[in-house]
Amino acid sequence: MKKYDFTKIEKKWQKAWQTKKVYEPSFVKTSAGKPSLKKSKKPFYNLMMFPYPSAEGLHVGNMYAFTGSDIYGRMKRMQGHDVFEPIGLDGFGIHSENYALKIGTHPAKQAKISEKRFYKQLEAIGNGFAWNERLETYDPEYYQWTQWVFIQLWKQGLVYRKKQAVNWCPSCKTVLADEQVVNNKCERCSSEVIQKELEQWFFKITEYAEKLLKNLDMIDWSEKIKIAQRNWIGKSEGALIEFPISEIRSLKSDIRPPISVFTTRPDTIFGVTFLVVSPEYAQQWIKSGWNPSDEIKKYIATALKNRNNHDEKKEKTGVFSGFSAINPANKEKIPVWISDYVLPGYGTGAIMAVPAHDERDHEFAEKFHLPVSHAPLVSFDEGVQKSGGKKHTQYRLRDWLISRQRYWGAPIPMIFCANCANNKKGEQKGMEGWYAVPEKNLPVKLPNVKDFRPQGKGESPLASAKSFYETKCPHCGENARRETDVSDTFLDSAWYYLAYVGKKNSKFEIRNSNFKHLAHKWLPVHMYIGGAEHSVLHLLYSRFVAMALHDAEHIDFDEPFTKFRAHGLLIKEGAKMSKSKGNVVNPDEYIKKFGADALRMYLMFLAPFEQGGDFRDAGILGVVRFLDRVWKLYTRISTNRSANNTNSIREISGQISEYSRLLHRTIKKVTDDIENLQYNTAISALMIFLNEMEKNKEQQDLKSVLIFLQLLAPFAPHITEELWCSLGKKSSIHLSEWPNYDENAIQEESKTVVVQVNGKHRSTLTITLTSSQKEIEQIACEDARVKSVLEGKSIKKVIYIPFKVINFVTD
RNA sequence: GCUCGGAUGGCGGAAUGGUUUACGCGCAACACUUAAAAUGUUGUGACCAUAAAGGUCAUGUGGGUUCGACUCCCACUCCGAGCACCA
Repeated sequence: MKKYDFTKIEKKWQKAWQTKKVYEPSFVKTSAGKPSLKKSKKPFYNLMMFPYPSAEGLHVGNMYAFTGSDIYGRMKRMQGHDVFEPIGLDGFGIHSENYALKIGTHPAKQAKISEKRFYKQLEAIGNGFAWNERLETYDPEYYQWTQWVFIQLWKQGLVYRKKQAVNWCPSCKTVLADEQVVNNKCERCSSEVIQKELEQWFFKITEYAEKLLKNLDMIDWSEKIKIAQRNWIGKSEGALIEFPISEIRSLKSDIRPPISVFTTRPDTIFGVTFLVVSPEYAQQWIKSGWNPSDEIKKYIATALKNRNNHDEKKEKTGVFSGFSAINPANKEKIPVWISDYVLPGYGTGAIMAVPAHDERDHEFAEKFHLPVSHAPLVSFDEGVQKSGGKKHTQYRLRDWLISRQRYWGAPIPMIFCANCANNKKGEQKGMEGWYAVPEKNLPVKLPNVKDFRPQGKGESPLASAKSFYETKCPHCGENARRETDVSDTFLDSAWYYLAYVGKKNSKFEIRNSNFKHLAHKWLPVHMYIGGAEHSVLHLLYSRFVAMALHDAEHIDFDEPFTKFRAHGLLIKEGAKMSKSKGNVVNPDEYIKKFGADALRMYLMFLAPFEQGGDFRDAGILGVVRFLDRVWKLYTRISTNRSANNTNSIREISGQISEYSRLLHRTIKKVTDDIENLQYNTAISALMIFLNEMEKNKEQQDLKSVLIFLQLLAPFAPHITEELWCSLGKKSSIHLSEWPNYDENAIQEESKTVVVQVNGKHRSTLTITLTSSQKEIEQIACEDARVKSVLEGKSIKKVIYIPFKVINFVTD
């Protein structure tokens, strides 16, 4: 008997699949011609979130996600779809750069090393990747399109520069988007984030807030991701109300506009007893000439400094501004306070305080002995009307801060011309002197600078590369300066699914008619699988960019991913995997020891895919044994193959054996479970069938073995291919037709009916489908156990659920 | 604090109104072996009991709906994830 040498078999098939282009989407349809996306008849874009090539190599968590996605794609392929399953590397960004810094290599050099390693590992897991279309975000061929996307947004007026307090990571020495700040810590390095006043590039994602929210109802996504996005967008319906300032005091008249507040409760307008402005708001007054007392100045300074100390629950602090405002609804004079419990950047940065109806206002009022008014509520509309306010919808979502003061990213393709700025010229209003790099001049290549370390002065290392930033103005031809910041790495990944479709001969094209034709055919993505950690990062940004490109008529859809499923988190022996704990599972090790098929199956068998799983070394033996038994199956079937060959399953004649019934049930179970990503129970069904095959050796025939192999193929692609081939099949099992089940063959001839007395299980009966309730009642009453329990009792009621349960209720 | 998950044998989990514990791990006994490993077979929720049966109790806790609840409803406890002074 041949030995199950998984290492040899897996390598052999991985190579053969590539040579024979088994996983190129149109392979099935075009017998002679070159595979191409164009020729496919039933496109199915099966996408998995591409990994960033970390230094540690492929994480088992990546493999978990990819295997789950691949299984789905493999079934779809066998069901006759042209499945496109591309892979690439999200290699730009702080993570890769920090690692290069740590080991003292240049990121570009390190990228090449990681790339090689990652592709080798990705090949070893046995996925049906379309290798020809792979991409790396740091490839200039790729990032010129990242820059192109930036320019398209710029052309639509969705890009602007603004000086404001932004999140700054002192360790990474760069700004961060709100979405990258977790518990006030840098998402990457966990350093405490501080606020810094800097001029930065922003994308107007807020302009799409309503659409981003509304479309969620139409897309088929994991509910928890939708909820996370809804919360992040944070829509509130309310009103803007203006409170005139009554006393002038030291506030100059030109900076004495009414204080505008946003409230969701205009119905409480008569209960307002004071106003509160944020320290940032008060700071603006000072900048415009207000000269308050030292106490106030001191409070503002401290509050701004401590803005991010979110430790423990803070007691409210604040200071009286010294002047008052008028409640427009009842003309009452109310004091204006300054407190950091009011946030800048949401609403107007000022609030009307209603201590009777708001806990936070109440706490503040109590602390500073301010009055609490129990004035009656009015209706929402009346409140708006009486206060002279206007209805307003407020979103929590803020614009996407896109610039980064780092080296390893796509340079922002913008040029600043001082001459044009002086002459008030430019491409966009309010952005005088700024020009997008002409599209024909893309890419703006990232120069190979020696010192790529972050500077920490709010500038990218590129600001020291004269040869990079010196350029001519595209408008007037004078000396001009390139933007030296690079874009957030989330821009690289916000459009990559387009790039796979637009790749041809190592170049990308997402603009011409050929691309449009392909995009129309292949997009939006049919199935997208990835981690829930990207709920409000990658997944929200990608949607925004798609909407913007759609509105610019570059693509004909505005939601990039029709269906999205978040997989669960893979943990190790009850704990999160982390480098510091030293419990990170290295897939290479397990593949070497048990084979990729075994590891794939084990990962999927752990628990429901969308729930996540707990990796325990001991458990893998179960699937290892299973695969060994599958291998032995072949030996058995091949030795008496000719004898068995004629003995096919009796599907047509009336008699259906239990064995064949189970086969059909297994086909149904596995098909349904894969469709619902319930891989653990699909595998269990396959195990049950194998157990049965071994018990019924005389019934086991070639046909049922082949069907079994087909059902197993998505999970264990190598061993099934090897056996399929050994059993005389010429073409790949992965291109074979997914088995169908016969609905009639699933029906049982007899059913098990549970007999209960007063809801307690007493006996079971095997009943033929022709039996009537009366007959069943009679048989049940004659059952010895039931009889003894019913002895001396009178039956009050009988509940019969056809072919499921019969329940006798007694007094 | 708010939102969303979750709690079932020694362990991962299965079952979504009708036989709780599928499948797998682990464990035990047996077979094979000089022996061990591997493999195979059988058993395996707890308690009581037995010659054989059998009985009672168990799905985080307490209550409810129902002939019948792991499943539906209410309250609570614990664990995990996300958001967090968003007016």
